[in-house]
Amino acid sequence: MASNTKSVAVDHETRLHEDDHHSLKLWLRLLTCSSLIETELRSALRETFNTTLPRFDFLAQLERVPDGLTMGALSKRMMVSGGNISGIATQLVKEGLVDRSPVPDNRRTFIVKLTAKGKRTFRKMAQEHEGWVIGMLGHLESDEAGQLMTLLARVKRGALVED
Amino acid sequence: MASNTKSVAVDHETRLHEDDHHSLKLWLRLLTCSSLIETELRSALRETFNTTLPRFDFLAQLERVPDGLTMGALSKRMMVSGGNISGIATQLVKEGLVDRSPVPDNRRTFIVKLTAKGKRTFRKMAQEHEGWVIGMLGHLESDEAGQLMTLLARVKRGALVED
DNA sequence: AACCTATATTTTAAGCTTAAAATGTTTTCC
DNA sequence: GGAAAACATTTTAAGCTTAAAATATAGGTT
Repeated sequence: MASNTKSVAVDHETRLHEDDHHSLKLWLRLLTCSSLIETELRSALRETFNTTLPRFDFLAQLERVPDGLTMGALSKRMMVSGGNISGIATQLVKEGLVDRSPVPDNRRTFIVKLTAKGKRTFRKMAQEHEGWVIGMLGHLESDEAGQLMTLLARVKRGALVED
Repeated sequence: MASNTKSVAVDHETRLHEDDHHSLKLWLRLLTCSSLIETELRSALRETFNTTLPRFDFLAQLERVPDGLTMGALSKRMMVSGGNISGIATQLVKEGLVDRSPVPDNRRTFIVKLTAKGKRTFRKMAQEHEGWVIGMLGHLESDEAGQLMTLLARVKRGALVED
């Protein structure tokens, strides 16, 4: 008799013991949700636009800031290392989606902004992207979504102060 | 006048427009929470035990299954690719924390399980790990944590069916 | 000016992750 | 029994990610 023949949910939470702390359960469920959505978005972006999540995120951060952002600001917003931003920027510049130029008053800093092509490209991707997200989260009732936003805001604050 | 001099929360959500859909906001907040916790755990594991999150997760999945798991089952539970599991297993076997052995009745499959050393090592790490998680999520009231678990269960179901 | 410290970014090395191809095994079906 | 399909795992190549080192610039102190 083979195991795992039924379509049971199989994920991070399977590692829990009966008496594990609630915080641990919460974290693993959070991780499962996040992983599910992230994996789906990643594969949809690749199949539909032949791009990656970090590249999409990079463009998304830039899209609403017409004057552009410094590498450092982007690094903070995207919550990834500076070296990472450097590499992605180099790619996107090569693809003509992003412009990286020095600023006159500080020769250390660079400002990246979307090119016209970058704006066009991103807008197409963003529309599909939002559809995918709604497909996964849109089933929540409005009040459920509101509660979840509030609770996650508390999680966010709590996780931030512990650093 | 420099920007970002105040300690404002800077994260994924900064990319939102005023009129973006609630689902998008929800997804970005979920991602922010998950990233914050993951980054903290990753760095704590590295500093304290010189190990990584995937290696810890691998051991955690095995710890509660004394008979071990096949590579494929582990891949599903950890929600990562089979090739990934292969690589991590190879490392952990080399470090003596995990045993990977063939099963008699099916020469394709391998079963991995913790060695005695693996069990000892994991238990030490798990205790610290739980402390870190509680440090980030333990500030939630019991009823808040319960609501969050329920809502995330709905998210999980909704994200699963859309595949 | 010389020195020290802080800042901004890039480079490097190592490890993680994935999709796809490769390998070997088992099952299905004719 | 034999061909074809499905399965379990490993390998490979490419890209992502990080921490730490390197590079270069700026600001502050004496």
